[in-house]
Amino acid sequence: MRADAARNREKVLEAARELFAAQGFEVPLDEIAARAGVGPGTVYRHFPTKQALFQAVTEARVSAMIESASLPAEDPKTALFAFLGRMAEEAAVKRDMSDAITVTPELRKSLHAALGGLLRKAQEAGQVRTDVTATDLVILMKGMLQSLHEGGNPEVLLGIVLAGLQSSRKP
Amino acid sequence: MRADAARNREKVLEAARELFAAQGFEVPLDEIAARAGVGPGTVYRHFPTKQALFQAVTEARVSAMIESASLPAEDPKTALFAFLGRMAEEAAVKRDMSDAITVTPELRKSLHAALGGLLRKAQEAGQVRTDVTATDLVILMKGMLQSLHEGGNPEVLLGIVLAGLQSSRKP
DNA sequence: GACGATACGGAACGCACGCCCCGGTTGGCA
DNA sequence: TGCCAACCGGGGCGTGCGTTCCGTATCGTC
Repeated sequence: MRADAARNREKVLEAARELFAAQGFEVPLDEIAARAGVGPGTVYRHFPTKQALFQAVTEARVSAMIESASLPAEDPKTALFAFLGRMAEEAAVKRDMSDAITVTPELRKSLHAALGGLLRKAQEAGQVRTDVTATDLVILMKGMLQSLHEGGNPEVLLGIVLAGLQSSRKP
Repeated sequence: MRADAARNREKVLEAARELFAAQGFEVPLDEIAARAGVGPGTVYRHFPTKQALFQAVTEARVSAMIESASLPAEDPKTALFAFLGRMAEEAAVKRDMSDAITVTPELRKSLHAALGGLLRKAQEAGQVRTDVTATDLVILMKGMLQSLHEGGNPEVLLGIVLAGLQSSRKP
């Protein structure tokens, strides 16, 4: 690969990181190109589609977070809650976190699997209500993460969800 | 107003009701026109903008729901929870419910006020955690209502939120 | 230093959508 | 029944966006 090509690829990735984080997947690709100081054509020389660029930006970060699901914890509930906390923390600052769940199907599956594992153990330990499925949790978290971008207090919103998860029965 | 005009207006409203409920605000206006069996121009003869049509369709329904906030209940918590339950019930079937919060600012304000009143009373009665604001609740509910359209189990999701609201402290 | 391959930039295309305009049509009153 | 105003339909305009194309510039090699 030519030197300038590598440099431009990096500039595009850098611009995409900033803008996807700030505005989510919705940001126009031309804006990313402008910020990187290149033309839209150059972006497409390095990434076949806007989705591919988005994936290149988010994949590593999200995968790392998913792997953190297997970190040791004192009990299943703590493990699950810590993971959800990390998700909220990330999403509160970077807007692309919640979009990643929607845009990349495989990524959603990985998250589903990771959350499912944590959830099941917490439920078997009797620490989390048993009527929740992994699908429910992924969907609920996605909704909550989006709420964080509209001015909701992260601690309060997450606090409500976590507290709700460990209730055994409805009011 | 001419007879055929009134008839068309009603056909447009009917089509809009169905399509907004099924697909939300995002549905193209031309699709509504097609379903009503008229041209797009006819829609604009009766409603100055797409938003106005949306408002005409949702306003009454949402206002009625907001007024139901002052229904009598045995205690503040029950009143609040019943209201949230009605919101979830409606949103689970009609996709325009959650969009209405976003699209029409005045409507969001009304909802904010109604929820704020119910919330404050429940908090003063010590039945709901006090760190939640009305803004938090509107935002959280919007996120949750959207989650309902993605396959989340309505009872479970609402159950988590309600349970979370009445917890006094975090885990 | 010249040449070929590689990469660049931005103009242009296709598409979707909200919204407007106008020639033709229809309804209701005299 | 005839006439005019009201109304209709759909083609068209402007815009924004993802994507592609191509003439030009640049890199790296011989």
